[in-house]
Amino acid sequence: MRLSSMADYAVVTMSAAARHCGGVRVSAAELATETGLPAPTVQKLVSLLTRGGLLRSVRGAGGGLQLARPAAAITLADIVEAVEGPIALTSCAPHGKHDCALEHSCSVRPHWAVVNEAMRGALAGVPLTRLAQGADLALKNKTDREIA
Amino acid sequence: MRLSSMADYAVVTMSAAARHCGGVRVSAAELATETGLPAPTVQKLVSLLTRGGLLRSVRGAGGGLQLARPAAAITLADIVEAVEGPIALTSCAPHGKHDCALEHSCSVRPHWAVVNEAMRGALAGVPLTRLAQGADLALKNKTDREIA
DNA sequence: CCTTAATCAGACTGATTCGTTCCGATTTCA
DNA sequence: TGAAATCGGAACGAATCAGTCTGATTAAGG
Repeated sequence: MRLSSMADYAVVTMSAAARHCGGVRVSAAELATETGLPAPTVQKLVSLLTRGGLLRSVRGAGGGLQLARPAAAITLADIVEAVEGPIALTSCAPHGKHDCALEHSCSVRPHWAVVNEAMRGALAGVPLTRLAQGADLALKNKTDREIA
Repeated sequence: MRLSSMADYAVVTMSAAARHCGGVRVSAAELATETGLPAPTVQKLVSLLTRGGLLRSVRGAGGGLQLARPAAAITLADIVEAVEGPIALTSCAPHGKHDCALEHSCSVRPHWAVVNEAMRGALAGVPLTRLAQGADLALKNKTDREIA
């Protein structure tokens, strides 16, 4: 019931990338210094996010990253799905895994789909623009003095 | 973003216990045979559920378990909270953990509270009565196997 | 056209948490 | 009083996750 640290960091990274909407290309190292996260971790995150279709990567010297879509079209659900796979509370829902010992007589399985949809809706209701807005407020008030 | 197996099994166990609403006392071993789960696992589950205040345990020979409250007053949120602790996607939300490297300049933290509340609402909207009802339907019809 | 340099992408290692199992303390019935 | 059956907590093993490293790819510069 608690998402992984990688997903949490991914949200922070995407929020930092959204701030560079004007700058066409942003390097992963730059995002690492801004967010304060370890550089290798950010590299792995941008790899997953690019593979998920949220970021567009430009390789080579002077390359970098940019949002594949407008920030308003990216939601929390997209980020979480890109890092942790499909949003499903149980592993039996997606394609009928037979790992469950209850097999066919599972009584609660029909209800998981409803809960999953409600949960995805809650995440999809928060666009990246709102998170970036919060970032601006935080940076405006606190004035980043501790990046270390 | 996917709850633990223990929480999943706890829901199944509670659903099975709700079916014995007429029977005052149900043993953990009986629940294990009904659900098909390992007996020690069910023992640990009932321990957690009793500690969480959802089940009332009666020790001694001929003892057993029974619901501490009516099935209508127990929701998915209660079960998940009893097994996995408070429902929070991030560990920083509840009481300001300082483990996060971002510390106080975290931009997305203010928004997690809203998402957490929405998620808890989605879980709280499913009472145990509906799950027990689904159990009856599943045993009676067993038609809908493919929901995805 | 070649070299250089900077970038992303995938594979490996270590650690933490989760799931499972076992044994002891407690309580009631015969 | 004896004994059986129950819950409760503690220990072991396995799996997943977080973090790190090295290699392949690409664009710019000489």
